[in-house]
Amino acid sequence: MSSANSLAVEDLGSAAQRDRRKRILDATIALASQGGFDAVQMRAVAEQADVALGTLYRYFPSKIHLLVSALQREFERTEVALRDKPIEGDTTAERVITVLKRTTRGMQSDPKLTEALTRAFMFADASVQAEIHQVGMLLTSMLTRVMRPEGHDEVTDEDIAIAKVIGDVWLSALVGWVTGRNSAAETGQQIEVAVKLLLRD
Amino acid sequence: MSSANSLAVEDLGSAAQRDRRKRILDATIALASQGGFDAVQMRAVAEQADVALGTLYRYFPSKIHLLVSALQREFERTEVALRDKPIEGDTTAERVITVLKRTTRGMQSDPKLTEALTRAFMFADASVQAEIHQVGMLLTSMLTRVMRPEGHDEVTDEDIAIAKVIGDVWLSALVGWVTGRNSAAETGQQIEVAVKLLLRD
DNA sequence: TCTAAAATCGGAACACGTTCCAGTTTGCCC
DNA sequence: GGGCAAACTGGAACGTGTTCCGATTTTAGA
Repeated sequence: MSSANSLAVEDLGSAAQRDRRKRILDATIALASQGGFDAVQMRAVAEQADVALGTLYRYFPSKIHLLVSALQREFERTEVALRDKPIEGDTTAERVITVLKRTTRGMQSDPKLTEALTRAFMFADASVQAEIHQVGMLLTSMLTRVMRPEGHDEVTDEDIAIAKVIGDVWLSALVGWVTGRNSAAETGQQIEVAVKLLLRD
Repeated sequence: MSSANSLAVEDLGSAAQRDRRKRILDATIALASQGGFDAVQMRAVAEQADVALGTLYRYFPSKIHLLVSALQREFERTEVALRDKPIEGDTTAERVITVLKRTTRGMQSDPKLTEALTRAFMFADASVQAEIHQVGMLLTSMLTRVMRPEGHDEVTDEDIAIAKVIGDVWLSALVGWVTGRNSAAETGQQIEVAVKLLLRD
């Protein structure tokens, strides 16, 4: 444990290590953004991040871990950016749809990157459980916050259940779009229909 | 076109070709059932099906195509088996939950096979669109039939929308289970909650 | 039955994820 | 500053999906 704070959930190590980790994730995002999942080749990432292949594997034990970690970082950024934006819309359904569509549009503006990250997410097995869980929680909390803005009613179990279902649909829609089975418009439709069904009150 | 019926959607070719195709899919299922996605190795499939590697690729242009085609065959079997079983349950929600849980249980009884097929399904890109679409239609029609048993009301657009959302949740749940993030019980729960939310009338 | 085209075979070859290793550098403690 | 353990480097090596090719077999048509 190199940090003085032994309770920290994430121990990022020395400054040099943090820097390497950042360079690796930056290279990952850059390559993914440019060429998608297939372009994120471990040798290429290592070269672009200026580390040896073995070092890359020391930081991230597989390509999937690497991409899911990148996803996590991006998602945290998105969530923070969204956190202090006012949420327009009167009804719950309207607000949720607005936020989801905005987020989806953001992802669709960088299709290759989205493809790479989504694919990795879908392919991740139990060994990536921690990172995946993190992302799932982030999404659910993002949705419940939109559903029950500050000051309003308590977040109920049903709210959480609904948020999870919406998350599932969003994921399916995203996969459909990423794999070229649905258009962007269809993806938006799919989410909108689900939200309206789930939040009709 | 080797068939006299030029309108046939599927042209399966000569008897020898049908036989090879069947042997390949049988080998795929056997290997998947025994060792999951990773065990379905193209050389192993070719050997077990007693065809050359090049021939395997002539029939199925990639491992993903191969597995999705296997999924399609299995799913058709399941759907036919389900078709003439009486659907117990009074309310729509009950019937849907019963059927989905039964199907899910069936898949969970062969975890490795389910893992292999689900992974392939999630990873499939646009080049497998046809097969994927086929499977999606099968699932949706299965669900709407359960929702609106023969003789009852017409199947509405809303029914179809609901069926699609349920399908999305089912897929997400399945992926969660397959990748070891959810237990079998949680998977059942997840589906039940979604169905109850969507079919509360 | 004969022949040309298509299909199949056996196997080499290539790409990329992953592992491994010997040598070098870095960071830390005395 | 010296010594030691951990981290890093460069690169070889291996497994599996995929491609390719020359030789052989099967199929279909005249």
